[in-house]
Order: sequence, then C-alpha cells, then structure tokens
Amino acid sequence: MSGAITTKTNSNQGRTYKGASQAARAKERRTKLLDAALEVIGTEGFKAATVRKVCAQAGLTERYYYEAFGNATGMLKQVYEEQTSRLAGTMFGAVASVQQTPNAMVEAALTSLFGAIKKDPRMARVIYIEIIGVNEELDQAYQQGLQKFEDLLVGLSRPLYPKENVADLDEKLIASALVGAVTQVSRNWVLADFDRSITLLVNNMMNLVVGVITHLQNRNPV
Amino acid sequence: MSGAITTKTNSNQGRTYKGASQAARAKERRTKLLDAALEVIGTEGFKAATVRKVCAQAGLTERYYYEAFGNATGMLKQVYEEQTSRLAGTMFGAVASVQQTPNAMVEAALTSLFGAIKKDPRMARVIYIEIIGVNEELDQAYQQGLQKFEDLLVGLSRPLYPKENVADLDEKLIASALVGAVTQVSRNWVLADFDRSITLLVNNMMNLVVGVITHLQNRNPV
DNA sequence: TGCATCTGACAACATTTAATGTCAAAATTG
DNA sequence: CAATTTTGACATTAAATGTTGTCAGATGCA
Repeated sequence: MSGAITTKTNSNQGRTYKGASQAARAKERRTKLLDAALEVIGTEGFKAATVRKVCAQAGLTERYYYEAFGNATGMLKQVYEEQTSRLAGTMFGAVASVQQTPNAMVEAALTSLFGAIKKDPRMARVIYIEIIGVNEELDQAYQQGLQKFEDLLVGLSRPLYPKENVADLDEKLIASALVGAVTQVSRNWVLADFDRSITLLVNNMMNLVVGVITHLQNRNPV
Repeated sequence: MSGAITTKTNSNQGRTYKGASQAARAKERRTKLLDAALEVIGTEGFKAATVRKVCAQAGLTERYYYEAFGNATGMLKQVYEEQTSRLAGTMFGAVASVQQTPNAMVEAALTSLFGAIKKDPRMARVIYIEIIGVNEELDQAYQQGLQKFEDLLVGLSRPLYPKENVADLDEKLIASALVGAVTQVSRNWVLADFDRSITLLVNNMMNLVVGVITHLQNRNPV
C-alpha cells in the first residue's frame, strides 16, 4: 500500500547453484519433467498423469511442475510438440537422404515413421491417442501437428499430376486422408503389439499412396 | 446365517407402475439416459459427463444411472455401440439400395456416412474422438467398432482385383487404412464446422478408394 | 563467517466426484 | 383402507487431486 518495500538485497537473484546457472537448472528440470511426462502419459495415459505422479517420476517436486508446465494442458501440449517435432525431423531427414524420386521418398518417409513408432511406442500413444479429445486447446495443437505431415505430403505429391486434373481436387483433404490412413494403421499396429513387419506395412501403404497418385495422374476429371 | 427370512409379502415385486411394466420402465429410463449421455458426451466431452450432469440432463436420479450403466465406462461403451450400430445400419442400407457396382456402392456408403455425421455431430464426436484413450476396455470396443466398417470394405473390394495380385497384400490392413482415411477426414470436417460440401468430400474420397483399387488391379505384384 | 537465495519434503486447503444410503411421498394391489 | 413397492430428492462418506504455503537445510557469495 505504501511505497515500495526495500528488500535487504536483490543482488544475488538468479545466481548459479551447484555449478549451473539459473537458466541451465530450469532447462534441466524441464527436460526431466518432459521425460517423466512422456513416460507416464505414454504408458498409463494422460488421465493417470497427475501432478504428484509425474513429479515423482521426474524426481522433482510440484513447484517445478508448475514452473515448467503451468498446468496439465501445458504439460501434454509440450510433450506433444516435442514428440511431433522430433518425428517430423526424423522423417524429413530420411526423405532427404534417398534418391529424389516419389517412390523412394514415400518409402523412406513410411519406413522412418514406422521405425520411430516401434522404437518408442510411448510417442505413438501421445501423438495419436492421448492428445485427442481433452480440450479445445489440445485439439487445436493436434490439428497443427498433423498439418506438418500433411504439408510434407502435399509437397511431395503436387508435382506428380497434371494441373488440369486438379481442378475439382482438394489436395489438403486428400493429404489429411492419407495421414489419417497412416495414423490408423500405426495405431492398430501399436495396439496389436507390432504384429507385422515394417516392410509389410510399408509395402501396403505404398500401394495406397501410389495408387491414389497414379489415379490422379490418369483419370478424366469430373 | 440362519434360514431364509420370510418377508411379509414378495408377491407384488415387479409390478406395473404408471401403466408400464417394470421392464418397460427400465427400458424407457435407459433410453432417456442414453440420449442424455450422447448429448453431454457429444457436446462437452466424456470428461464432463459426470454422473450428476448426465442424470440432470435425463431428468432422472443417480440410482438409475447405475441401473443402466454401472459406471462411466459402461455408459460410454453403450453410447458408442448404439451409435456405431445405427451408423452401420444406415450405411448398409444405403449400399444395398443402389446399383450393385463398386463405384455406386462406395459412393453410397460415403454419402450416407457424411450425411449422418452432419445430421448429428454428437455421434461423430463420440465414435471418433471421445471413445479413444480412456481405458483398455474402451479401446477394445473402439477396435471392434472399426472392425464393422473394415469388414464392409473388405467385402466390397475383395472381388475387384485378381487373386495373384493379393499374395503380398494385407487386405485388412488396407481396409483399416481406408477407414482411417475416412475417419480423419470426418474428424477434420466436424472440427472445421462442415466447411466443405458432402459432394466434394465424396468425390475426393472416391479418388482415394478407387485409386487404390485400380492400382491393385493393374500393378505387377512385388 | 554471515546472510540471501535455492531446494526439497511435505502440510494444508478447497474442490470435485463416485458411490451408497435415507426418507417421505406417490402409485399400486388386494 | 392398509400394506407394499416405486420413485425422486437429497445427505453422506470417502477418496483423489490441483494448488498454494511453510520451513528447515543446502548452497553461493561478499
């Protein structure tokens, strides 16, 4: 109410502690919490990822949960965005490292995707299942996450069919359909405990992607 | 502990009340509760569908919630199964009522699906979003629900390509992929508040389905 | 060494919810 | 009318959880 209180000293705020700066310590805590959140959400589900449980998994206390995430939505959103970014990077890298033909690029994208899912199913659960239907903010994040992959697909496929065949086409719609197809197959594959080989998955999905592209190249526009 | 207690009278158990038998009353309550659950889950989400809220929506008290559903999982499962059954029935009917050619049948199936979604988006939210990722029992129900539509698709498409082209194919996988594609497009359509015409959706999805079928007919097996 | 800051363990509080129980009024039956 | 069943409104209980606060000890700095 009266004038500003003069605290005795403000000079050492943000000082180093155990040899690390304040920013470095916060970053390390965030990393631990992200890992813990991925583990809990990816194995027990978002509903089970309570503040106490995630903090126990991280070996940190509640205070840092709020420092890093703010709330549960923030937690899931950050985990989601980290995982989709990593996955998109992996897939872009795989596509870039093969012969730049449509077939080879699609094959590389699919192979790296299924490989990443098998390597860490927790990621698949987070980005394909847990993110859905929590609230509007996360639904929006999910749509934006899918956008990355749809854009990749549009970029790959647009050069492949003649312009006059595109008139009544909705490229984005077809891209989202293909992403949905891959997503669904991935989901089932995880739930079925990886009952098929990656090669089989890739070969079959290639038929789908190549099939629609070929069809768009050859058809007579309506 | 001792012998059976002789209550004064058991004779009138299960009697009529307000002109309806016990079974009829229970059935009517269940219908009211199913409608209420669909309304709440389909507009506010499963998380918001508490016992109190669903009962208030139904105009009934908690007792009948437990009578009809047992618990929240039972509620969502029953709503889900009712909705997928209705939808499957609608789609089967639509397919049966057109000329029995692949194109016409696929078109009928897609048109009736998108029509049903637009007519009641609450259904779409329940069967595409809310059912996912709650617990194992419901994930299993979801898989079984998808199975209906995948089976429909396999039945429609199997006669369309030569046997020798099927050797390395996983029909079920491709069916689930196509169902996933349609699901994803439907989801986006709902979230985008029906920003496209049903005709546009159908035409584009036809390209996908017909494209893969044509490709399977003409390709050289690997 | 002395003081400010940082950390971790945990208490405390408020809220929400599922699930069960109580009880009186309404309806039915004989 | 009297006994019984059915119903609806609401109380109660117990548990889980998000969120904030407390406090003592560890650490860094002048």
